[in-house]
Amino acid sequence: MSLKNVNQLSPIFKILGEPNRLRILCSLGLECRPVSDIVKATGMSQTNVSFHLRLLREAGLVRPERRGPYIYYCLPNGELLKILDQFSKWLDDKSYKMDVTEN
Amino acid sequence: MSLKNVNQLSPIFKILGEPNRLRILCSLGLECRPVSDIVKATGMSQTNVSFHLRLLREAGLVRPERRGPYIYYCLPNGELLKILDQFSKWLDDKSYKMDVTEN
DNA sequence: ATTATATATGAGTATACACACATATGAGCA
DNA sequence: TGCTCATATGTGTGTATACTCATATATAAT
Repeated sequence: MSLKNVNQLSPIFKILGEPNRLRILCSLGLECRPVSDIVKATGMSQTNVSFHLRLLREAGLVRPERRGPYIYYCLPNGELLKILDQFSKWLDDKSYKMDVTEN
Repeated sequence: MSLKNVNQLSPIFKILGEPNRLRILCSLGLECRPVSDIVKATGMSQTNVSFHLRLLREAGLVRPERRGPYIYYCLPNGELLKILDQFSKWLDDKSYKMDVTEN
């Protein structure tokens, strides 16, 4: 873990650190969905979804694709979901261990 | 990836999204180090290091351990570093692919 | 061309957050 | 006890950021 990695990773983590953005990613899963679907799925305002989609897009975490009047968004590949899942498992495991020890 | 995971993951990502915090974690690596070492290694002010250490501590990403006048900080285990490394590799791979395609 | 629908963008605002400065706590030693 | 060193905490401040409202753009249909 060098400085290069820090500069590479921290902007991505900053993006993922916003709950609504993470929810958007989760609502996509492996499918491509139009913005209106995301709005419905998350209950966020259309404006706010668009706002966060832009950041996700600029970070390369999501890819837009025009289909007629709709713009479908998708994850570039399934790897991110796998990594998130692994992270989540690590957290479960960690908190389990933390209960046993102290802090 | 459910809502539970989002609520669990996003605070952690928020913590990791701050470059200085990530640098602190990297400067620790697998070793335990006193705060003064971290200050030297990162070039940050003592106050600022303490500020970020508190957040890392409260998030369970770092564990304090008093040794005489010093307080040593360590990662709870090596897993986090592995995951960060994997994340970093994924990013390298992704940006490589993105150059080949478009966006 | 006009209208409707889908999405994006700009401006304004309130809140969160990183940081610095000053000071407090707590351990070890004279 | 008093002093020094290591670390933590409280307060203030500037800046970033999430959100809303109003409006712009782009596509499709009549």
